[in-house]
Amino acid sequence: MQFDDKIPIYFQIKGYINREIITGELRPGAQLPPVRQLAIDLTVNVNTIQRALSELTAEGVIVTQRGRGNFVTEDTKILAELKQGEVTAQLATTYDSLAGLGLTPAKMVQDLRDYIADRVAKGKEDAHA
Amino acid sequence: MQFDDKIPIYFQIKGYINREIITGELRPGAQLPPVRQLAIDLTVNVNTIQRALSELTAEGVIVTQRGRGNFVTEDTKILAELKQGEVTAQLATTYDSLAGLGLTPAKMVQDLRDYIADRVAKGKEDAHA
Amino acid sequence: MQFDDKIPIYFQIKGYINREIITGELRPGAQLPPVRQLAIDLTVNVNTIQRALSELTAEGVIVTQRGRGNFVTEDTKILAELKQGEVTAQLATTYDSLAGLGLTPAKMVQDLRDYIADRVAKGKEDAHA
Amino acid sequence: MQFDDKIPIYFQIKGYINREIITGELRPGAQLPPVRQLAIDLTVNVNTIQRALSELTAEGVIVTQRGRGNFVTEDTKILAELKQGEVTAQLATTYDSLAGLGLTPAKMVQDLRDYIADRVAKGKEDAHA
DNA sequence: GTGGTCTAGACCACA
DNA sequence: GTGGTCTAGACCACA
Repeated sequence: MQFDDKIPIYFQIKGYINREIITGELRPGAQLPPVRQLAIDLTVNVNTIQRALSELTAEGVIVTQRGRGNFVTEDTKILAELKQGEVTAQLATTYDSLAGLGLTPAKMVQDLRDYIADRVAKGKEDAHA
Repeated sequence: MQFDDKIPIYFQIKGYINREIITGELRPGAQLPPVRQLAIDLTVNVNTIQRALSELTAEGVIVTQRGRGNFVTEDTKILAELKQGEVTAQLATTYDSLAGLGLTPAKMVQDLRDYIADRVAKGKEDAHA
Repeated sequence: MQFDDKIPIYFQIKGYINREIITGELRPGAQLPPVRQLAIDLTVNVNTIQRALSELTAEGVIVTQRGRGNFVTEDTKILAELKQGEVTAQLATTYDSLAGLGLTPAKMVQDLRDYIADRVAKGKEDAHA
Repeated sequence: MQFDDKIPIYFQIKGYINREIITGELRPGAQLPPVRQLAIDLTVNVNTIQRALSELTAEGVIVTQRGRGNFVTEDTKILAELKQGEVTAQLATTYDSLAGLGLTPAKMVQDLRDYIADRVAKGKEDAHA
């Protein structure tokens, strides 16, 4: 994994694990690799992994069973909030960017619709090809 | 200006000038600063500025009048395409990101509407405060 | 400061700072000693102080101004909750203990009243002496 | 049994036996296990058991019948005082703690009432679940 | 085996 | 100056 050296590594690891969970690669209740294994895989120190996991535990996203390992929570409410949080963060970036280009909110929605229509049309062409 | 060292500097300068034009800080027909001045302001080599400008000229975004300087085009069609290109690039990023989170196109539009509604509501509160 | 080696030191430090705040020795907005000074005063490692402070920051009890120091929050709601949390924790211990001795809830309240009456009476005697 | 090494073991054994009596696990008139058995069960020296029992005998809580063994007293007054002593000790701790948090006596009683109300409400929910 | 805590010390970012 | 992050490594607790 590549780390952006302007953002704390533990923070990027949190995001990485969150994405794994949201995209379903780590399913609810699934066991995470041992911290020492994650440290090797991501080539960071065990303490850095621990920091990421301890914050995720505090947020309720993962649950630790001492002596057994770390597991993705099965609390659907937390998992739904996790996903919605990522969606909202992306939309905030989009909104700021488009507002910076001078678009009104109504225009943003319209342009997104148009973009999707184009892309879907193109996707179907590709599929037919 | 800060440059991201993973992307060619001339390319970033193109983006910078494009944004100045799209946001209206450089209006149609406006004269750009002399290349030597731009080089000093952005702390890059004159050749790097020249490369950015030559591509923008090739795209019709700026027009060079030999001996007089560089000017933003007054061709509204080109300017409109320039802006739409930036918008589309942003929407592509947004779409990929949200699709990666498992959202359907319809959900993307709905969530964007909701996000805007929330944000506008919040903005009004702030304005009243 | 004496630490109970059955409870994480960083956790005990959190409690210590919380008590300083609740009892008013650290007032809202007050600056905490630098982390390195706290580490010396409490004879623990700087990282251990950092862990306590980072959790307190996450809880909103203290606010960090990067490069300037750590300060007690001025958010009265958080401070009120902090105090109520300590009170509730003490009452939970009391309840469990008295319930274990076979007291009914009504009896607990009555005995507390009686105890306070006795103690206040005694305090007044002491004051008169 | 776990012993706190900051408090004399015989003293902790006294407390242990007192609690057994107060909670009714050792009823009035009941025979205690032989001292040698207690020594084995608690993994302490027989002399330590003897010291605890001799103090309890001096306090009238247990009665020794030479050649037959040790028995919990049937004197209800002593047993009532024993229990009340434990209750008072707990209330003293509670009072000191809450007074240290700045609560007035009236507030202590009110908060205890509130805490009990909450806890009873929660307990009923749990029972229904 | 698993995770949790702590230390010592380096180096960075902000003011 | 101030706090923040990370590493290397020791040692503990739980199962």
